[in-house]
Amino acid sequence: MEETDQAIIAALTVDGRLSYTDLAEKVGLSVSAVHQRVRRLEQRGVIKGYAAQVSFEALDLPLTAFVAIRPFDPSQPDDAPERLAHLPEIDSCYSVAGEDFYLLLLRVAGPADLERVLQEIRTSANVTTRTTVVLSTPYEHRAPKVTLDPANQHRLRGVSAE
Amino acid sequence: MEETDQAIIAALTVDGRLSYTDLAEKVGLSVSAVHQRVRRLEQRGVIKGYAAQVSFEALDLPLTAFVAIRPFDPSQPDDAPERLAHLPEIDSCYSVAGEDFYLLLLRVAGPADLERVLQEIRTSANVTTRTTVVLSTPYEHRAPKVTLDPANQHRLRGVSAE
DNA sequence: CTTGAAAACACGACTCG
DNA sequence: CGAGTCGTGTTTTCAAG
Repeated sequence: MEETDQAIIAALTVDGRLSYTDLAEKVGLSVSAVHQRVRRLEQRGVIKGYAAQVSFEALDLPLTAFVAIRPFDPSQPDDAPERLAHLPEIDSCYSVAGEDFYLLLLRVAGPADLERVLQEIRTSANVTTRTTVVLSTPYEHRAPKVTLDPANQHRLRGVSAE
Repeated sequence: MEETDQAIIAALTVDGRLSYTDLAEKVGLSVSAVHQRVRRLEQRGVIKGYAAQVSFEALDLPLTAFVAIRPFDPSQPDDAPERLAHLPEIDSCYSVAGEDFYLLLLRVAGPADLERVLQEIRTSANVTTRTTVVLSTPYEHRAPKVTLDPANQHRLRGVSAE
């Protein structure tokens, strides 16, 4: 039961375009049964969606950088994420514990583009920045260890998504 | 031309399971024309693949953390990424400029799990760790600004993927 | 969860600018 | 050479058991 859902999720994280036919064969179930389970996983929010994985190099965004930010004036309201959301170069924004307030992940075209985006970040959110340039990426976005334990089912009770 | 490919990529990064019929309608082209373009984008490596986006909370991995590592003994060969690859809790590994050697992105079940993984990282790669816990994630993995400029086409010449 | 059947889709061959 | 049409095999999707 649980094990089948795990197998489905594991397969779809590797290849999100698998047909239900192939998926059924992979997990040893009928096509409709698999279809039902996938729909339930989607509705419960376990599967949030499907996305094409694009090469950032091909998109002319070969430079990745982490930018730690903290407010220039900590007494003012902290709405940095909203203020920065309009910058398409920001891939992710994490609120973090530690010395910094947020950690941003940037994808830019090169050093000049990085400089421009950093200036926009500083002026848009009134923050100071500390940048860490990524030299290479040994691996990224690996498939997680899939474990749908019963305890987790409780947490999802009544939570609807989609 | 270029613009159509950009529209295709933008659409597929948002919904990777779009049918060619829907995709054709979205970009204003015939079905087979879109089909051809998608296949070319896949073969050129612009589209690297498709993946289901899974909720880490639903997978019982609600805690995200960044771990900066540097070797305990910098004179020894640096093969940390390979030594750490067996840990499924490591989502990504970035080689970075700056004080640290690598930046890891972890997805774990909770503080106890984090402690265990940190110990495994230290012993597996003989490194010291500096951990930044993520408190919340305002946004993550946003769709990049898509621009397939001609200059980029040259870089892809002769590069085959898939 | 399975079966089965209808609609939609994928994907090649073919034709037209 | 890229775009559109056609036709067949596959896949999706729903209803019933």
